[in-house]
Amino acid sequence: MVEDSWTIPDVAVAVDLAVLTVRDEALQIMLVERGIEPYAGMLALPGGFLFDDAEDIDVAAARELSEETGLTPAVLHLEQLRTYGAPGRDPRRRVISICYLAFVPDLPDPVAGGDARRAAWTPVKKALEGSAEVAFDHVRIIQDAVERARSKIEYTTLAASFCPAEFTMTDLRRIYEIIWGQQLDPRNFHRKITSVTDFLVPTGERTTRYGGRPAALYRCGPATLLHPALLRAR
Amino acid sequence: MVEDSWTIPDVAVAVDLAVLTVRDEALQIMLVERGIEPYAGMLALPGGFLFDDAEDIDVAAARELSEETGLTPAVLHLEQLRTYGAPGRDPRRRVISICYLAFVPDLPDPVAGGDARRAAWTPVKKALEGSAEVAFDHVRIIQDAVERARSKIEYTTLAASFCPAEFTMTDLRRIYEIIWGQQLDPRNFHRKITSVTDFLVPTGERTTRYGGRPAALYRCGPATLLHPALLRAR
DNA sequence: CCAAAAGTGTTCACCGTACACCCATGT
DNA sequence: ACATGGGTGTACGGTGAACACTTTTGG
Repeated sequence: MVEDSWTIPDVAVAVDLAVLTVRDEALQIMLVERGIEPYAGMLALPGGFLFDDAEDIDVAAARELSEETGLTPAVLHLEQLRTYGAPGRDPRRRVISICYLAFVPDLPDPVAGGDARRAAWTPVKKALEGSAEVAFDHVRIIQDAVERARSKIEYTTLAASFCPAEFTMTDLRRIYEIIWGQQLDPRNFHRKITSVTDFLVPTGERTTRYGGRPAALYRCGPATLLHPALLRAR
Repeated sequence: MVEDSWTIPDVAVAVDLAVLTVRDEALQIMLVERGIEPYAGMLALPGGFLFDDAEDIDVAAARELSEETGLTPAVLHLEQLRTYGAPGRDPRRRVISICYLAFVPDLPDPVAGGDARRAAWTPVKKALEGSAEVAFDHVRIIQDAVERARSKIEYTTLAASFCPAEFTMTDLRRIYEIIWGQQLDPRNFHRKITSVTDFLVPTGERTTRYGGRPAALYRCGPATLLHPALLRAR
């Protein structure tokens, strides 16, 4: 860190969120419709400029997430993704955007923001293939978020943060299949997951919602890392 | 991104570097001695406030790296590490620091900075164990940098960026051993590395600098990812 | 009874580890 | 000759992929 503070230009710092969920058999991302120029009417990541001069950026991200989802941030997974600072990414002025990645379960309600803005789920496929109009450099950010999610669930238990409190082995497998875009063998998947100590804790309950033999229900255990890792085919 | 630009507080944006090298059988990090308060006389990561209003943050980091090392940034590995923005991390004012991680070979000369500041190599062990006085929250940043380096060389060819242009298999193995802090079997290491296509290209030359049978010299090939990964023991 | 989903057991190929062994140099 | 480091061959144990097979429900 250098001492020439006299050269500091006028830079705005924003905290943006890439909130992912699995919904309707697809990986979806939370986007808000912009009300004003630039990019009015287009979709953008939820977020805002750094609010309080004494607020930690991690805390600011958690607050935003809570506002947008209506959920308490404690239970949700939130991690810093990357910072984007290309000049011209916002046509109004220089904006440095610190982006966070969050995984949330399929929420019962599509969520109305804490303030009046509308937040809605958009399939990642639509956002990336251009059939949804995405503002700023947010397509690039969504790409990075998805890639991070894909690799993160390989070696952590975070796939379970896309599931409700109780879920079946098949629920969890579907999460993997949807995020990775590939089929997994249900039998080998079952064995691999149960071999990870403290990942899934059986509740004793069973459900028969998919027809066929009833499946055991699980809750998340204390494990956070997958040993051994569950690798996707490349 | 939200529209209420009227709440933007006065925030300074810094770009800092965690430059790692392997030198004297140890992982070392480039630190500069601070000339002024706060933390005058203590060591800190090289870096500076965002210089040019039209300069990309990635470019700013590359420029800093070039200034500090005297090397052209093109050949060096440089990636964004994380952004640190806790309030109070700089006692003077709110500073958001975007940190970059660089891997450089053991430079012939300990490097005098582009401007007059002195940059020097400090063993990471000293910086982390407190026998070197490190300013701000930079100990935490160094921890993150080292952990990133340790895991990065597991699945990429980046360990070679710590080596000079031509190197032996043993040179490369020493890099791994020093960064991971564990011994590796030279014979299995040799076979694993040579089995990765396009990683190492033999120059045809041999060296006998360590005594014993002369070792083949290699250059880096075009490969960037290790398939299969080279995992450290845990 | 049959379909469908859950869950178990078994086979087989491959990969990492450990280590015996041979090669090529300096002294 | 022998010490030193470079490099190859091989045996063995563990893991992942594939898949046959059994279990438990609904229709």
